[in-house]
Amino acid sequence: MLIGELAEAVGLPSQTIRFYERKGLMPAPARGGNGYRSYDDSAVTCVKFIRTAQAAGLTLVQIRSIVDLRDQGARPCTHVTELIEGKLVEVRRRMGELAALEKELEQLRERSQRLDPADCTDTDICHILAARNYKRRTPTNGRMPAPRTTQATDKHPGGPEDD
Amino acid sequence: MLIGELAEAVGLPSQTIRFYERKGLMPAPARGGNGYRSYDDSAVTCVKFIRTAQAAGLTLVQIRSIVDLRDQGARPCTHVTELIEGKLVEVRRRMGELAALEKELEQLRERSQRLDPADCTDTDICHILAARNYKRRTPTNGRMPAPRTTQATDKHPGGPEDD
DNA sequence: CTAAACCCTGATCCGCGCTACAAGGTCAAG
DNA sequence: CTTGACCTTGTAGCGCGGATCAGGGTTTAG
Repeated sequence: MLIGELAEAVGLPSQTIRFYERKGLMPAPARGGNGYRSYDDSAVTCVKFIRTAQAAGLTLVQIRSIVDLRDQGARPCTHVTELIEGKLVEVRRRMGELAALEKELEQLRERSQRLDPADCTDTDICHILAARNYKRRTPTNGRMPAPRTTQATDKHPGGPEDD
Repeated sequence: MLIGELAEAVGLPSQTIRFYERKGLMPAPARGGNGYRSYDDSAVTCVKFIRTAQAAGLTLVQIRSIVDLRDQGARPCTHVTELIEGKLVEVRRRMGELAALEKELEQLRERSQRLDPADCTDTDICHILAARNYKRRTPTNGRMPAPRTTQATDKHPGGPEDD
């Protein structure tokens, strides 16, 4: 089976198969006399495994950790279960963040209906989003300001932020 | 007001201010005789606006579209409202995706409790994630893979490009 | 013989929002 | 004068999952 045939069998571009191979997600396949990759049926299973794991929200690095365990002869079940549970926690956290953002957007939408565009001054840029109650908060991105050697920034004017 | 003072006033690193300027989010400030940036109070408002808009989930490109309208002398209210409503739709869509992923993860977790690790064969990589009901679907990543219905060809016969 | 459709490797690019580094100029304190 | 904190510019890197290109080789059909 050539790479294009495998690609067609799983519905992905050939280059993605090569990409997975480079990333260590797929074993290096046999090669024909012309240097072409030659796959057997297990390659289809392998790609499908990768896509299923991706559909479960796992990153390629995490998926690689699974296949690496397999390659070492271990049964990755315990590790997979941990990954799944961790992902579940992550998904729920994100849903919470998005729910909060949804509320804020609903308030902004309501506010935009309440406010008169004629009152929107240049100094505000736009009064719908005007920063009257400015809170320094990450936009659902979960990003730390990072400990800097130069202190320059360690005063925040808003409230105390707790993530 | 020097850039470090502005940075401290809004609780961001100076570099971020310069970054916003490069991205066209902030107007180029006046310069002192030594070439130092010199800000007035409106710069504080401007940065706070940016952060508020970010907190509403807007991207920097979208925020720039707002300030560009302002620079052209227009009132961006209508555009802002559209952005907010679009973001609301997006957030809800993502929440739906995450809810579906949550269900799937719960099923996988349950399945992992049901299955005996001893049955996990090499051919499956791991039977918890074994791709029996393989569906080609984006891993709820919020990333649209571009409507490529072309299957698996390396070269694809140039489609219509926009942008 | 030529063109098209495959295949190969390696490198570079994308969006996102910064962050960090390099290599210098400026300014106030000691 | 020296030190150190500030300022300037430009450039490169991060993580993610590929996409795209450059520059070739191989195979098949006409």
